[in-house]
Amino acid sequence: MRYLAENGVKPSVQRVAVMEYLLTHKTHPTADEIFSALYPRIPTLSRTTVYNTLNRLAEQGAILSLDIDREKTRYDGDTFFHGHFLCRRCGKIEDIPVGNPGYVREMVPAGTRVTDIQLLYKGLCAECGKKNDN
Amino acid sequence: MRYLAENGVKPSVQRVAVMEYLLTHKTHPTADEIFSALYPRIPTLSRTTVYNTLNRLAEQGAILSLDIDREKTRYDGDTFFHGHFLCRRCGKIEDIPVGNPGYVREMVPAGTRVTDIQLLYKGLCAECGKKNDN
DNA sequence: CTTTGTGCAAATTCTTTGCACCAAA
DNA sequence: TTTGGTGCAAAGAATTTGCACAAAG
Repeated sequence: MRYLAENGVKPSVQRVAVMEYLLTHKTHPTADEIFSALYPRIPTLSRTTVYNTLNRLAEQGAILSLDIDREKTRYDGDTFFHGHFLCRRCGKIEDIPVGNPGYVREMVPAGTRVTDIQLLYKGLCAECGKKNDN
Repeated sequence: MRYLAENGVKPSVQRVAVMEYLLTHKTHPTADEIFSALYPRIPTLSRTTVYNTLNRLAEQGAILSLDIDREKTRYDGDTFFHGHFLCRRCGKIEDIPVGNPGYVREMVPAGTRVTDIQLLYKGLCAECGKKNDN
């Protein structure tokens, strides 16, 4: 798979499957969700390998590791800069387009090397906002 | 303490101490750091109470709960909107001023209620960037 | 009295680590 | 044969929860 080789990660059945999953599912899945989705097709797969792979891919910049959900890391195969909204009620994550990503880099102190920028929003999504069942 | 009452949190020795700590320490401390700092002065203090208090204060908007550090939640007594930079090497968090916070609210979908926005930067701080000891 | 806060101990849960086995070059 | 990947089981660690006791009004 070229996506992997391009990012200095040697392909393997497991790694390709994880990367492929992230490229085809825009749901910002957790490591466990990815594991559960792939396990039926790759019955020998282990959570450890999924974690290893995700860490590796994120280090190489092939995917994004999102900190928006305190409980578990979410992953995103789309590395183009954009924001994320987390609904506190249903847990859904939505992409938030960002007009001009440039503003965001201007304010860091000289000498600082930035490798990762995240723009996070939390609150209630439109659907959950209408519901009244506290 | 007025900061607490203003935010609908009944004052208590423990709560005042936590809030006070956050207002006087701009280090974005963890729950455990706050606990360890206050414990000598309040020997009956428990971690549970610190966690309870921090959750309460954050819910009420009296303090910020930061997701920048995956391992543990950091807290900030300064609720004025600003970004945060985390050095991956030394772990320090620096405040990043933000020119125009407005841009940030413009892109959320209609109907979405946003209660929390975080602008996170990660990388190497100026000092750590110079060091060569891998 | 009744409601709310505190604190101990135990539980929960995501993620990492140690180690043995397997695969590829 | 040497290097790196995989996977199981166990460890690690931040945070939450259940529950009993204390405090406040």
